[in-house]
Amino acid sequence: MITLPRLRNNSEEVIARLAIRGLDASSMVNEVLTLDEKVRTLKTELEALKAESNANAASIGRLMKEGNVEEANKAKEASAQSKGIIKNLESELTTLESQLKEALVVLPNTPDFSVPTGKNSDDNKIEGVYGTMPEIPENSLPHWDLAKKYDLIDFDLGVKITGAGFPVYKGKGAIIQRALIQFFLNEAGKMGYTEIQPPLMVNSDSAFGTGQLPDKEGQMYYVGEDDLYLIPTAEVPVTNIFRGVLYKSDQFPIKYCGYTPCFRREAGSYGAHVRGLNRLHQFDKVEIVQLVHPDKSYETLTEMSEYVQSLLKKLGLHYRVLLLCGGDMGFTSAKTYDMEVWSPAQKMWLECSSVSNFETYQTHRLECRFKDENGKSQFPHSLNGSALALPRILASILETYQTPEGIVVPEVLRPYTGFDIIK
RNA sequence: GGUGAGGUGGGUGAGUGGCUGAAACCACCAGUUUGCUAAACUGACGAACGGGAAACUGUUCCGGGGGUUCGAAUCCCCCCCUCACCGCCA
Repeated sequence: MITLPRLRNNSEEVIARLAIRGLDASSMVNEVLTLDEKVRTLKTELEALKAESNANAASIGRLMKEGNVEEANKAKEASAQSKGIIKNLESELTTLESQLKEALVVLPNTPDFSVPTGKNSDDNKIEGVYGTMPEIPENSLPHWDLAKKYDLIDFDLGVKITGAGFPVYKGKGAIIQRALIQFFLNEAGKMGYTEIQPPLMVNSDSAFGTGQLPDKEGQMYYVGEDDLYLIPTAEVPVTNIFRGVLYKSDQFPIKYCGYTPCFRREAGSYGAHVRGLNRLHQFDKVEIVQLVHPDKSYETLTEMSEYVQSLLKKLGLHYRVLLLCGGDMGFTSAKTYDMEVWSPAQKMWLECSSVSNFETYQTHRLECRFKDENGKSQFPHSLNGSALALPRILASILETYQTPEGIVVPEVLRPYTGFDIIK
């Protein structure tokens, strides 16, 4: 959530930044400011009344103690009168405050000024293309055919057991999944990330804290009986570790990583572009999360983006880095880099990581603060990134490393797989 | 699912209607002393929101919501959560 003091003091800047998303927020911002003004006026009025009534109640106590019952009873009558007025003002205030919150919560995060203006993915900026375009033979197969040929993934079986988008990994297919997870976790560990195994279901407070609610309600699987959501990413449970905590500035940076399955309803996506491993309802991902001092967050964003790229390099995959334009960024992000891996058989780029700086947007919702050097409490900045999402990486590996003899396992994975070729 | 106990400040924990935003202890912070460290002593020490140029000041908060009362951490009702034991169980 955007903080109120910021909206009061820098509303022009907030509007200018939101314009980067292609959003004209001026009327939304004005609504917030109008409501805020009303809330404050009413609050002042109400508090004065309450102060008076509190003082009165205290004096009744004194009079009773002194045995001055007559005076006390007079004061009681006066008190009873103001009670009704206070009650009315209070309910008015509650209404205004919830209106204010509703108006505030629908404002997305403000993009950093370095984010390109734009409406959709066409306006993203290509920051760089790395590795070499793999040359694969004419008769090369897309990953879903390779998965079938070598019996690595059974999509039909997943349909039988659960439904479309829930593949079954088998044999070496399962092992290479496990190898990737372990490789990613070990690499993150080397970089100082503490490994977390979080719950795979979260309550609505957590879903709100990271911004999945109310924005992406329909994208999460919901267990109504217990009022819990299946996590769409480890970001949700891991970032919620910070919820309601007051840190000290010398504790930063806090670095967590975690592997989890992720569950996404992906309502409304059908067709060829969701074929094979391209888009699933359940998939595996290793996530990295950091909580840092506000002065450091953009430095950290670069560091995290470079770390994610180092994984792609070690796997020997061809990839590119995009700086997302305002319109293509997530609701809660201030700046996002996407990494896309090349799928040589499909001849298309597949998003496999998204690294974002949320600035104070999440920490404000999470009520996560820290005491700065002057003892003032401030919101730290939170960041996260996929490092990495498995399915599209696997798709790219299968297609990139296919040979007439079989699929060659990238060298860095061999210690984890125990085999170097899939035949 | 059953029974019982309990949810108070960073932590432990006292507090059954006004003198309690809250004892005491611990931790943290500042200072004094000591050659350093440790120890001892002294002091400060919850948060959010509002008013004020500031000094300062007001309101709210003792799991959440509602009620009783002039006045609630304290009494009543509902809900949530935690713990223990039992039941079931990977």
